[in-house]
Amino acid sequence: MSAKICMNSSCGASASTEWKKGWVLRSGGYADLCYTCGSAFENSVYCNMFHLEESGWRECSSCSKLLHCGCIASESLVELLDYGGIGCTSCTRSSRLSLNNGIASGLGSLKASTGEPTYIDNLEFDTVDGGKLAQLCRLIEANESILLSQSEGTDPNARLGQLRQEDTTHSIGEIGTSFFNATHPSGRSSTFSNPDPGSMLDMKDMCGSLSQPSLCMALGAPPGISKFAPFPGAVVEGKENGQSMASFQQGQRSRPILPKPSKPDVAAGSEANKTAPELRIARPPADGRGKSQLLPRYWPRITDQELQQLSGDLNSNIVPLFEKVLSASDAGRIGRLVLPKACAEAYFPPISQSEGLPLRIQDVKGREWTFQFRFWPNNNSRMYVLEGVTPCIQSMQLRAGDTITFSRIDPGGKLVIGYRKATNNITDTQDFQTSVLANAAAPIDTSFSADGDIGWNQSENNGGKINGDLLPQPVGTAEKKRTRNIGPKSKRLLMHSEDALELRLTWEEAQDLLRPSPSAKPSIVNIDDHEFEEYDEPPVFGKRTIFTAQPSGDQEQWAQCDDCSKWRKLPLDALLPPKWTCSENTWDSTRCTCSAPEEMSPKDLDNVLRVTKDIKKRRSGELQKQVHEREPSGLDALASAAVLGDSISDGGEAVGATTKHPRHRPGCTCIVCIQPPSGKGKHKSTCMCNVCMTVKRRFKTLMLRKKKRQSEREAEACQKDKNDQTDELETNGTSSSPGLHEKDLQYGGNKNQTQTEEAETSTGQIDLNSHPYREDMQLDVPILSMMNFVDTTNTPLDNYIKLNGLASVICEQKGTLSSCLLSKSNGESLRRLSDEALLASIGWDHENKADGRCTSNIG
DNA sequence: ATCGTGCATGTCGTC
DNA sequence: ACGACATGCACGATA
Repeated sequence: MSAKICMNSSCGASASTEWKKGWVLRSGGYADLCYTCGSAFENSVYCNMFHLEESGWRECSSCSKLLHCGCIASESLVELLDYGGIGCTSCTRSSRLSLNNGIASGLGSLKASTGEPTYIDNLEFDTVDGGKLAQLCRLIEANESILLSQSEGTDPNARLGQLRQEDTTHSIGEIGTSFFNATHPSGRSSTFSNPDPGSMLDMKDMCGSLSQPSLCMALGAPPGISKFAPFPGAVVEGKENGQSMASFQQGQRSRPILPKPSKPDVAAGSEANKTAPELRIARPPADGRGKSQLLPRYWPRITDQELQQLSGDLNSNIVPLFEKVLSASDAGRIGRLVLPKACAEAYFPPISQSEGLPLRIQDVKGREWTFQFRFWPNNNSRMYVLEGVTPCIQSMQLRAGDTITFSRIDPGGKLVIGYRKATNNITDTQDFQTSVLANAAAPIDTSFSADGDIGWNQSENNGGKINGDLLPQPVGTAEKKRTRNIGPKSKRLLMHSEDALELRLTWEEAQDLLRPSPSAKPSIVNIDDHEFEEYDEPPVFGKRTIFTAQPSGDQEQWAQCDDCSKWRKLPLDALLPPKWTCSENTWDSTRCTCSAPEEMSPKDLDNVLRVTKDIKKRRSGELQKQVHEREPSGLDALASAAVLGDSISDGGEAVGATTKHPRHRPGCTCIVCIQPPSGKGKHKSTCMCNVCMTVKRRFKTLMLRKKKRQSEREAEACQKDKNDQTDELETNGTSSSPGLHEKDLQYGGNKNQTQTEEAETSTGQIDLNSHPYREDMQLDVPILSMMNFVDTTNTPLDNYIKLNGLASVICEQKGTLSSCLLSKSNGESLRRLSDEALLASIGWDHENKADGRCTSNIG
């Protein structure tokens, strides 16, 4: 035996490795085509699943019938088996039925359904030991947990329901091996004739297929037989041998799809069964011939109500197949809708050529759209697309985030294409409209032409149209909020500003939940005599609580137990971990268990929650307002906002912020230039993140400190001035003499400072190149006074330096001196303090502030 | 220059 | 690690 290699040299796929994905049967008959590229294989020799006869016919390894794909009259129709093989429909069906019946009845009464011995019968009672069977049961239960719940009550032997679902995933390989070992000796079905070691995975798939028919029956059952139960299963099981089974004769795919329900889906389904029939639940899709499992995110989420309405009004059966949330690409101009691979292979006609098949759509208005269903080779796989969908999507006014749904009506195998507009609330009744997707003009394989699965008789009577009256009009819903129920892979979808705002609020709320990491020990940093806590480790999220105010004015804090959802009162200063339960309520021993009643009455609780919601709404409104206002961006905006706030608080005029930093040079490493903390753009002035809040807080503190110091010095200067005047009057009485008196210098410095800060406040200008601590140095070091003196007396500086032995001081302060001279010459303030640089140095360069260095522009 | 087509690639979810 | 898929991009066709 030799492996078949794809003749397409650029593909080179091996039949042996590609087999499990399923080869494509050429529509005309017999040849195997490369799954990846659709080219013919070079040799037709090797197959580990069945014999390929020289004539091109295949022989069922179970019953030895000659098989082909069913496109022409045949001895027996062929089915592509879900675990990667081929068999005639009769024997594969019987084996599937046996399995299915056994499973659906909890493996307790296997003979009842078929009336004849089955492999499962043998397997269960003769071959397989209890342990293996239990494992099999667990495995199957993963897909059948809900279905089986109904049989649990009536069948005391039903073991599946007693098994925990979390046990279902382990030992799959073992189960598969055991299962095949057990079944293969019987040699009675091609389904189990494969000793291929790779069948372990196949076994898992098979279990999915085993469970599927029950679902199909449920969906296809006539109205009134609980066909709308999310996971009906056993209730309609009895029909499998009758009419419904007949429906599988042609339409049934060998690889029905039933993915493992994701947790939310399962939960939703369970919940729907109990209390919320209108809940939008994910329905395991109808039968299909997928090569892999259909992910729950593609499960149709039509509500019972909608389905009932549709089916009831139309007196038809609708088989929801799958749905997809439109991506930006899907809804874009290109007009290509990327189809989930599994869905395309399960429910759309098989295509072997990349060109694919044309599909015609008829919408509710009677218009017909033509899609091209095709694929591209992609990473040794395929990527399925529907081309030419733009007109259809536009006519339905769909946008990224909306959901497009595919269903099928029977008989006739017509496809139904519908959509839902994305809305705010996932539980809202969403717009739902369905149009009929007529079968393709091109010949469709048995999955579509099948008359068997489920009937939708009235649709045929209606000529494939749906009565528009029963469906809400989607027009005008474009303005609705979107993206709330966007699927898990929606991160690239367009986001509207409202949604961004919502996220923003969420982010702000998240700030409230931030707590220091439990293991983190803060280091105390002293800035301007103020202590700040610095953490090396990032903060963690705590549990969200709400605060209420009593009429007496007392505040209370409430938190909800993660287990029982009851609200418990907490001390005001309590900080809870992200997960918190009643048992951790150390403050109230009477309510430290979930069984303890809630302290708040339901009415009060409702009021409190409503008020909380209102507050959030108001915050949302306010923020939205701010969003509409022109905002400076970046940390400069933040700093400007801080300055602005300062100015406002001083009664000064608000100064518009600049988004540029004209004083920055290329290569500047100041915080403004190098730091977008989020990595994605600069923070806005309204940003409430920890970083910005810290910066703002520190800035405010420093500004207050600065003002306080300033007023103190002014007062001191005034006092000294008075004293000087008094002294001078007492001595010579010549107060105007420009001598070298130190007090004069000091006075001059302070005066300059005052002018500087006035200018600062009035203009909002900030010198980003200034040393944040320069202010203090300028205030305290005589050099500034000296400069004032130099300016005042016109005495050569060098002379003065030599005279006073201040060379060393000059060296150290040379930069400042130059700056002073320059500023003086411009008639501007000497010491225009850079508020931003100040922020930067104190807020962002903690490691440097101790020694007074600044990463900004000093140096 | 624009558009359409086909493929490549990066991201992300799942196994 | 692998596969699915969203999207970017090159290239040819067409206006």
